[in-house]
Amino acid sequence: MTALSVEYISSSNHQDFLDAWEIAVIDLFLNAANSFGLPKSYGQIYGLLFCRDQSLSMDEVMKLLEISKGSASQGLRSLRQLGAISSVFEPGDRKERFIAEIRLRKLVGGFLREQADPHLEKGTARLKQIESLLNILQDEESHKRGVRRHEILSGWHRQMS
Amino acid sequence: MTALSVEYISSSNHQDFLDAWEIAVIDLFLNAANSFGLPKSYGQIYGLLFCRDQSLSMDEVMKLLEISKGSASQGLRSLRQLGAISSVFEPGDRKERFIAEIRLRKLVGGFLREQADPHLEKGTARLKQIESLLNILQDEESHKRGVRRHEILSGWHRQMS
DNA sequence: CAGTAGGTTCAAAAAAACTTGAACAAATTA
DNA sequence: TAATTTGTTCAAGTTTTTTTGAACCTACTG
Repeated sequence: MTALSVEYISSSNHQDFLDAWEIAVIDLFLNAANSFGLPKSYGQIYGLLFCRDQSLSMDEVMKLLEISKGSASQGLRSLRQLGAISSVFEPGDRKERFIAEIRLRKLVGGFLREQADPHLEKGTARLKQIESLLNILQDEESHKRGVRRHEILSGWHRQMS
Repeated sequence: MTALSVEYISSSNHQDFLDAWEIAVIDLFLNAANSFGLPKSYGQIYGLLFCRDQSLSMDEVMKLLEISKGSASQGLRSLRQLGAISSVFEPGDRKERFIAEIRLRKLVGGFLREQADPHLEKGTARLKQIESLLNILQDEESHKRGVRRHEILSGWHRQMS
């Protein structure tokens, strides 16, 4: 099988090195990921797929970015879960291959769904907790103050949903 | 001076301990800060000020939250820079005192101004860099691909501004 | 069925981020 | 001017997050 696959790989139009501009793009996404609170490797992986027309396998991602199997596996899985990349199976190939989602709306949407939504839900729970703590409270002044704050937070919570 | 100041502090209506509901609110902001990519101590400080009607000094913040001088100093400075808190000087008092900005619009606006804006500017620079790398490039195919990607990124950049 | 390719997991190592506290200013005050 | 108050800075310590790589699955393939 080796001979065939080598021929297949070498005959495919995947570039097995990074152009200078690709390195710059990857670095751009690395920094972006960072400031969105995502691991840098996620940014690199997305950036690489963003650059390519062809889908890439986990193996190719590992080699091109010089990252470990673990990082590649976890990064690809999480990015797919965020909707930032999707996977395809070329017929007759057991490998899973990946491509970047390029539509900004989908990217942002997926990110918000995964990150903001859970926070809003936890927020609801927190507000209830604060409410119950207020009911226990004896001190009149503090209680009034707490109720005002609770109202403000509830207002914010509404506006964000 | 000591006697006077002790009397002043004890006669002021600052609570020198945290109510249970305040602890819950502070924790809420701690988590929020965390998921906005800000240090947890910033969240705690903002949360504390958010709870209080009275302005607080750095000293009071340190003691109530049991954080170090360094954290308090840096946290208060950064939060003010973000527009999340503002400082007041009570007449006849050398200490700087702080209060929380409660208007959601101002909070979000300040955050975006400080966080997103710099990224957009860096983005402009990055795009130029990528462009220049593309001009150097010889390979025709890769060049075309790079130009397409540059266009996509430019489009995104425009949409975000 | 043994061997191999493709992928996942997770404990330990490495890197990054945050906090602390002591040293240092600046500005009052005695 | 010496002592004190208020606040900043930053190197070192601590904690948290991320990455690595070896062990481990699972599904093919010969």
